[in-house]
Amino acid sequence: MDFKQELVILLSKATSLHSEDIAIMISLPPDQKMGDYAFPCFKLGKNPKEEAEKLKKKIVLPSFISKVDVAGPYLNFYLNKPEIAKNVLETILKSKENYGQQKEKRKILVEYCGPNTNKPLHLGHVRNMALGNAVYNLLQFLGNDVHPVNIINDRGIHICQSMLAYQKWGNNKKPDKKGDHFVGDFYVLFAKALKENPALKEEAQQLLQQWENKDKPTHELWKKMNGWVLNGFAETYKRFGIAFEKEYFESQYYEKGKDIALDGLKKGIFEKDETNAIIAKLDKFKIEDKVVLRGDGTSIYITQDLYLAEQRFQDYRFDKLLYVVASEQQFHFKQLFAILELLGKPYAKSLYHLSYGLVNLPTGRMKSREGTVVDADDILDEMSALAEKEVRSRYPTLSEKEIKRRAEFIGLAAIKFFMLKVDPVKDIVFNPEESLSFEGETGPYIQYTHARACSILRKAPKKGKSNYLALKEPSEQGLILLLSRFPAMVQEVAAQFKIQVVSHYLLTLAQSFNEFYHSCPVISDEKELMNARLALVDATRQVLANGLGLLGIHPPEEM
RNA sequence: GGGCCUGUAGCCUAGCCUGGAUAGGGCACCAGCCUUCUAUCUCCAUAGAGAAAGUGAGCUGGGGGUCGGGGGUUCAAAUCCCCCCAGGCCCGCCA
Repeated sequence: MDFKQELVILLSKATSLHSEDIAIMISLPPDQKMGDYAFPCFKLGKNPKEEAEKLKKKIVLPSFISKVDVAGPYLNFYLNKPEIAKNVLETILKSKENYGQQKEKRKILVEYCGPNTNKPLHLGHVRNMALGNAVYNLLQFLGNDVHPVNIINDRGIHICQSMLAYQKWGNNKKPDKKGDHFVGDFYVLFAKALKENPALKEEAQQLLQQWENKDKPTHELWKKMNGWVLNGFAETYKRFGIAFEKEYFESQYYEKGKDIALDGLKKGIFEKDETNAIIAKLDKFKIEDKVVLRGDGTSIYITQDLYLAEQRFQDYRFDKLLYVVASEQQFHFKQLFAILELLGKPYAKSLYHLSYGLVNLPTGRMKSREGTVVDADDILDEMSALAEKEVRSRYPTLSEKEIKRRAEFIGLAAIKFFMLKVDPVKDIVFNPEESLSFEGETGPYIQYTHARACSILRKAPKKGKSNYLALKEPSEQGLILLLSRFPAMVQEVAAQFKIQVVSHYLLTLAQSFNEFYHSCPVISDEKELMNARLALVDATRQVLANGLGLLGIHPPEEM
């Protein structure tokens, strides 16, 4: 039962306000002692205190509310805790992993990651993958038909640069390390050599020309090296716990957007300028015009994106397409969406750029030319190694395999949670000391809380009747209330992809549970109280697991 | 020059959409709890066992705040509007 919604219905009957407005007005009192929901009465009349008194008299209390208090201009509602305890806990234990799920039915495409095949994934991709995967999980949890897709930037001058370096200094050798790192080394090598020998730039340009002319040896080298890189990426995806249903390769359609540009020109939607380039006029959208096809007939970045949007629509007939791409490209997407709207594409309004801020280092922005880029794999290794040290010192007798297994899921939780606890729009600084911590507001803290709950349940499984009326402690009631709010929280997040709200909810829930853990002994001789508390532990465990699931974090039974 | 975004204690962050009661958290710092180890005690006798549940990645308390600055709207502003300041990203017929 959604208590807030019930309260809205109650208040809409007692006042002349619209139920949507009431829903927004209802808030949480600053202190638990002041009730569970508050209704400000300022809008009811000139004297809100009097209005509150009047309203109080008008309301007939339903069974889930035990008391209504006037506190100045506020009307505070106290939930009937024993009544809701049974309702909430039984609902959770019955719904299990479905608790909080909704019944949306949209078909949604989520595009994320978008790597280049000339070097390994870096810290920015880690944020992207964490966010993309979380959004994917969230939308699916809401009941949608969600398809995760990737875009592989597998052609272009940067790719040819690694290829050129390999041709020159690779001695035709095979990778002696993870393929993406192996190829990435040649990219770095190229950048270094370029400083000594500026002519290399031209050579790489020629190689790109050969590639575009479908020169056979060049294509073979390209295929071989891309294969190595993609194998490397696949390993990282697997480790990170993500998978794509479909991968779109730039090389396969980078020339195909031309028809869209020409067609737009024919229909008079686009214009030609004096250099013969095709231009989309965007003053209607109050943004700068955009070239969609060069004067020489070759396509540019946005040309292929036009094609790709169309292709995706043909492939999926989606109701919504999310592009999880860094904030640097905000302007690009603005133009892209505007152009598609000009073209009258029915799906133009269904496109959404889920933008996220950059991941910087304490020393500033990561720059591949200066070699300050932090590789995704390295950071995963580092997190895992730190966690391993911790696990080993706590449980030295565990098998080597088990230590590694735990270290891995703890390390992953730490890095993912670090990326997901802040608002995506904000740039973040990856400060190793703080980011690698396992204490405080971290993924491992939440995992630990989950493991603790599991541990109690192992020790004393619930048997027989529960007396929910016995759950009288403030820490118990606070916990129950929090659990009851999970579905509403999920719904709120979904509207604007505010993933950080899930993270903060989980922190609050974990904190609330740990408080309960310290103040209430669960295992006792009072069987019916014990069973009620065990139900509370189990319900908390379930909600923690459901929430962690949204973030793509493993909820461990032991750690 | 223009567009978009951000600015909340020493540091990091929630809240801003949808204005409401003392601005939530975390890190660090201080004071505790508790855990581990040591010590100690009890049982037992030459070697052990125990000292109260459920994993201390935990819990409790404390100090620390011009919500970037100024103006406006309002009974009420961190939240809405305007101006300014600082920082970031973007403004290629690059991707």
